[in-house]
Amino acid sequence: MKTIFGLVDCNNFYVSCERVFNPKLEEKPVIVLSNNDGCVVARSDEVKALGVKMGIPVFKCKDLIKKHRIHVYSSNYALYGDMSQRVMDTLAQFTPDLEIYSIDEAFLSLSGFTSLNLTQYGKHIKNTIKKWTGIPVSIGIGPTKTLAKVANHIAKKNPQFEGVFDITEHPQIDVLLDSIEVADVWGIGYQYSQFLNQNGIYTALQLKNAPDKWIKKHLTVVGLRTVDELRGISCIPLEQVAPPKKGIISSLSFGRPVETLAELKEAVATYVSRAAEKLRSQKSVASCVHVFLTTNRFKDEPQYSNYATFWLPIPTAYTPDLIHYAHQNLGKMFKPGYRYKKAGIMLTGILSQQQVQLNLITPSYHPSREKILMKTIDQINARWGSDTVKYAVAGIQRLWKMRQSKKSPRFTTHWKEIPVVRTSF
DNA sequence: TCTGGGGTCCTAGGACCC
DNA sequence: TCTGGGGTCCTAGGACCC
Repeated sequence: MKTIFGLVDCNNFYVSCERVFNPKLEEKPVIVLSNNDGCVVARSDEVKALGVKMGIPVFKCKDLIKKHRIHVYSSNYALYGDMSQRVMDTLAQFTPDLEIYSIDEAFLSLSGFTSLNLTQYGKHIKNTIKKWTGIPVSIGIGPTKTLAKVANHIAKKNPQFEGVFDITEHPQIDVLLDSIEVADVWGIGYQYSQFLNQNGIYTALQLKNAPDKWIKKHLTVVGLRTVDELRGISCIPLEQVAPPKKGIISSLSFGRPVETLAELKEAVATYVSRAAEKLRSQKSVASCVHVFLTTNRFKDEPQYSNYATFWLPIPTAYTPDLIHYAHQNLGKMFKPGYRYKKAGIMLTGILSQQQVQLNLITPSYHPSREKILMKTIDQINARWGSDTVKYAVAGIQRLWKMRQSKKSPRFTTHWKEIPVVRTSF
């Protein structure tokens, strides 16, 4: 059976989420900012047309924001996560063969639907998602994931396709590939595109026709896979079940410079709690804790950054132990006299709880009283909202917390913030 | 004043072993 | 004057993705 992939990609996802609950934003320029209100991470089409680039710091486009009255929002992950879930649930109605690739993208297998007109079917999917969730999507269809990505790109750039493009229906795929810049190919980032340009390769077609040996030498086997996928040879399969994470990172920039060890300890304890929660949700334990901290590299002031790694005596998912070791590491690295901008932790050496070898001398996390305690806390926090139960060492005031000055309400996940349609009759 | 956060995979090189 | 070679494991760094 011929494999056919569909790639469903939400248009300007974060902006679209804001628009669902605030229709006045339709056809207006809108941007959504990263954590700490730092960079532009989502732009409406109107903003893209103004030339605001993805990822630029917001202070660099202050004038444009003012001049064009761009609506600015802080990231509202509670809202985006919930809207993403709704989109994915809708998609799951159409096929069981679904890979949730990111918060706003999913690959699906259309191999079983080849008797249908796939473009028509894609439009049906697209319209249903719009109707059920309010989110506009584009759909690309192709014989490999990379070509489905290309098709999606074409669907987005050319309004005449109404958001759905099936590359296999095009008689001359090479003509299409010749119109795609090599930097727009999935898997070709900034460094590789610079390198390829220097070597006379500017389009997806030229990349497709590059010699295998040369590609493998300079872009590794990963690059070669991309090239084969452009040729129509499917090398990247659909991954329906997300593999457990091999590393869990939790880090955030501070809302203001932090100078005391006490505050850094609060932040680190907060990050560890979050990471450990994720760790437990995939039924894993970690063997290794890394802690890092750094000053603001953009500032002209004394710089210091460092990290430390600690192997745990036994792999665990018990937050108090993880916090203890993280704090020990932090204490070793901390140097007074610096203005710290960011700290974070990473859990690695991740094993499944079952898989951990039972050690006859030291007690293991699974099963244990600690595990039951963690489970109870996780359940309370899942039901009543995160941080309902938290660790005192994680701080109460949390003055270092990030800024989010322009956040929209959590319309769909918090009772107090649900939109009110009518207050009286 | 203000520059995100969380992941994956691959390769090269060093340590160590037989 | 001679100073092997191959395999494995680990880590750091660099590329990519959203």
